[in-house]
Amino acid sequence: MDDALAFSALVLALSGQLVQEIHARVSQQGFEDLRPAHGFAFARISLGDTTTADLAEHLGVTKQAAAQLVEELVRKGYVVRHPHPHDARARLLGLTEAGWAATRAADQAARAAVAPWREALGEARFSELVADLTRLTPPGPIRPAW
Amino acid sequence: MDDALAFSALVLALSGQLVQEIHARVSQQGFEDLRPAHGFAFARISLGDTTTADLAEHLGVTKQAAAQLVEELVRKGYVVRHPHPHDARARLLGLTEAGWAATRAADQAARAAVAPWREALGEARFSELVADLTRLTPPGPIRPAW
DNA sequence: CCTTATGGACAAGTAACTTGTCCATCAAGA
DNA sequence: TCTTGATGGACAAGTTACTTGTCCATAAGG
Repeated sequence: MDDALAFSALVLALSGQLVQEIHARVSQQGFEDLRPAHGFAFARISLGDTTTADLAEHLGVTKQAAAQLVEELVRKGYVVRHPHPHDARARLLGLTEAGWAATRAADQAARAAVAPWREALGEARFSELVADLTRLTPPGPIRPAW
Repeated sequence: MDDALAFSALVLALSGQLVQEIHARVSQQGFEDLRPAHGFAFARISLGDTTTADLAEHLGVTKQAAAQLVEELVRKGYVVRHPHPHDARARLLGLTEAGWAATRAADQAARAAVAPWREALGEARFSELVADLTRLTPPGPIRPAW
């Protein structure tokens, strides 16, 4: 039928609203100088062993763009650059305490934003949905929708 | 549990991929000078009775941004501005034949992009999912995710 | 070694918005 | 009917989050 366009538009609207809601909650917790993309940078950096080039690939942007983003996060006190133990060119990225605090705030915000879905669908169907999403959505960069 | 962040990231990744796939198919049909946002402008204009200010609200941007988008679409031959019958300030927007052709191409592309979901979930569960999305996603502007 | 690839810095350009300002026209009340 | 405030739209300039282009120091493989 013609659910196709509706489905696309709804998924797009949903993702926009999730991002916006998470961002709003994080801002409200005092992190007003962070944008949504920063959250996904934190997610990658918090895994450890991350260089600027790794981050660029993860976000699906050029390494110059990632370098600018890192520079901004360093300037704002969320990220630090360490020398790489085995590569004098590279620098390993790490989160400061402020960076970890922002990451925790984003986690909490995401849980709150998704809560209506858990409740409306029930735990079982929600898990099923997450499983379907995992199965049907090929891994790719985490970026603005277009 | 901690599906929350995964769910958000997956929805975001999915919407990005849907948009990108639809855009790729539309481009391949010869509409290389169109961007994803244009499709949602066409969707609104094709309803009829649309001014630039209406379009701005629908897309969630300033009317200046909408005016620039309309100017571009007029220049490329997809949209025409008609005088408004009852308001000498306003202009009604309409699609040219090229505009309608692009709209049809986008519809078809959306169906193709969503097809894997229909098949994987089955018609019944897919409809259920669309219903859930419709119910749980408050209406809002159709825009890039952030 | 010598060649090629890679992480990163520096500089400039660009696309898609924004804010700010202005004007013509409309709608509604005194 | 006049006047006052809101609205559709145009014009101009500023901003942001990227991009492309270039370069250097270091690394890795023959």
